[in-house]
Amino acid sequence: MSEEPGRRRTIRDVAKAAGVSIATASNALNGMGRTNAETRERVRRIADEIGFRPNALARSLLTRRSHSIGIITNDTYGRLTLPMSAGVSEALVDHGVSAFLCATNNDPRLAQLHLEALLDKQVDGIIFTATRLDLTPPVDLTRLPIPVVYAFAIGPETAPTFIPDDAQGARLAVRHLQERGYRRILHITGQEDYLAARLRAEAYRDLAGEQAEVMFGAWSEEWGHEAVRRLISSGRPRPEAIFCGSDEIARGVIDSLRDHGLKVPEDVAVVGFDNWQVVAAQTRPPLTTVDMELKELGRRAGLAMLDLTRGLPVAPGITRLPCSLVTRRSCGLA
Amino acid sequence: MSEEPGRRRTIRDVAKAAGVSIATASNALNGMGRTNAETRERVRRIADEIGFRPNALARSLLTRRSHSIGIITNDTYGRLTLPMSAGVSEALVDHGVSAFLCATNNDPRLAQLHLEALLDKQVDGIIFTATRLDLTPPVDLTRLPIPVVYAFAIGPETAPTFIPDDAQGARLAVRHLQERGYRRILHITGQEDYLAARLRAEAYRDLAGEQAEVMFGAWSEEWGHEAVRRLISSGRPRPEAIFCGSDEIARGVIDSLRDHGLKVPEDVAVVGFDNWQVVAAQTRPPLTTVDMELKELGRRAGLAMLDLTRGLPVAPGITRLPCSLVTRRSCGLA
DNA sequence: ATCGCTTGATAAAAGCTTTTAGCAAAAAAT
DNA sequence: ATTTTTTGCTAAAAGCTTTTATCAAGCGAT
Repeated sequence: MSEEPGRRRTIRDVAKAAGVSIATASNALNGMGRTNAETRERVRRIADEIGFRPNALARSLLTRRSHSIGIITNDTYGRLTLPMSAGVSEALVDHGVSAFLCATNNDPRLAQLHLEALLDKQVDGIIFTATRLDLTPPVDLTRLPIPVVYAFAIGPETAPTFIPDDAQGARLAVRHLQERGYRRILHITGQEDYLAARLRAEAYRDLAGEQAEVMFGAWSEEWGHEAVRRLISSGRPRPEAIFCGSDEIARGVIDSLRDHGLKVPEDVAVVGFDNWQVVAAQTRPPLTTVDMELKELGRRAGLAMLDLTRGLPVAPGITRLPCSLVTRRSCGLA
Repeated sequence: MSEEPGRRRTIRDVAKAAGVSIATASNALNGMGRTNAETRERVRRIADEIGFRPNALARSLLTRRSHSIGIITNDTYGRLTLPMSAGVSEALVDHGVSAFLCATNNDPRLAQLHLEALLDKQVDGIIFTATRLDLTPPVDLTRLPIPVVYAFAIGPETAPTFIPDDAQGARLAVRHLQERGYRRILHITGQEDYLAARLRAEAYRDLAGEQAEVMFGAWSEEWGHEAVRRLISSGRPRPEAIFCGSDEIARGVIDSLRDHGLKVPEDVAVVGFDNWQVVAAQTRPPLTTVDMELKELGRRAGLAMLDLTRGLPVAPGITRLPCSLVTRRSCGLA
């Protein structure tokens, strides 16, 4: 009864088993053309029985849509990329679209290699993702015959770009502190040449008023220690709260405050940025922090890509997606 | 001169421009059949000039090799998966093979969806990856018509499986401590129902002798604190060194030791496991720890997959890849 | 002059699907 | 009873490449 069990069933097999032509089989399965309801059912039942699944390669060759896209990232570490990729996949998988993940490590040769492989495979589009907003792709993506979407990276003005709303996130943090009565708020953050650092600092300055003070440094725990050390030794009046540019910095700050005999949040409240679980949940006390909603960001980028590949219009330029605040105990929540 | 600039050049275009048949063009480009050296050069030059790149879909349809594989992971967080994926890609990209990344979040429905999409796209193989060794895939991978390789997850005996050599890694850590003169060594690790925890503990017991003592708990910083607290309050003689089952635990241990007025490494030396940069480099003092070489592990899995898709023999069963020790200051290195 | 061999090239098939154009029969309209 | 429309189905083309089988021409050997 069964022939070579290794071979995948093709539409020919379905057609033969149903006693119809290939065209009819195809029509019946796809609901196209004019097909007798009875025939349609029979074909579908048989296709199901013999386990027929259409060969996506053959289909793509004809329809010019491969139902696959490429994600190019400079990240090999994963903290940002994987949640975003998961979001992208989530948006796409229900439409049968899969994503190639290309980790370039920011190496132009590698990036070029990946890009060529993607184009050869006729991907429907490319999503570029980075570990910092103001990073240019290691390979030119502006002259491609397919749409390009930027996620957590700023592309050319004509390309749809999705980034977290850093300013809004910063305001969320500062307002939260202010609403709880903290007045003199300090901002300790990372390198000033990072766009995200500048955006957050600016938003902070707008709300913190006269006493605003920003300490730029590194994106590390160590900088958190160092900043607190400087603060204490400066002899200036102690701030009531500190808004940190990352959870790592916040962790350094909290640890250092404790070392100096200051209690969080009783003496100084602290807010972080990233909601990086392993860090935020393990500080003592656990850290109130801003979540950039990376998975949702990836999902939005995925949906935009979906529209683009269908020829639907997608707004070009930057879309800033709202951050959320995750409250834990470092600002005095019960 | 140029026709519709949007269209990708096909081999027809090459053939026409070179004044030869499609078959000759193909032969010339692939170095097959009998071709005049002169013709071959001309065809190649022209193909280069008009920017011809073969359509991988069409080629795959015929050759039955799609030059793409799927990576199925349960991780949406990335710490383990992304380094491994990067390793896989690295092994494959030079051979024109790309990898679909499917984050299943351990959800069977999602996994099934991803798997079907992969099979429809005729991937040449699948690599299954998990966040813990003893995790079974959320979807049956044993009856697939394509090879399956397991990386950081234990598959059926017939499948090539690559995992870190946890026992060897643990021995590396314990020996390092012993060589530096530390005798009474304690082991604080994660949940006992994790295979990795048991393997490491067993290797530790073999070397630590009479005084071996294992404290199983959670894979968290908090457990590190708790364990030290118990240790101190038990009033037993203090160990000279502590070998921790993860960097997070080590971090908790180090912080807690400091809180109790004990200096690392002067009073107690500490070794971690994972070499998770953000944690290990930021402990005070920086942490000596075992690196599982995840990228290399991914690379090996990728190479195995490459061989399998070429029909070359690949040893089935478990291959344990060596861990390395990264020495920092928590064991008294200058 | 005929035969056999080598060389260089080509037509056509195959891989699997979707879609267009068209055909025959049944149904409806004149 | 004849013409038109509708219905249900099919042959064939198209998408792009690789490969098999074939062909024509050139050349040395008989």
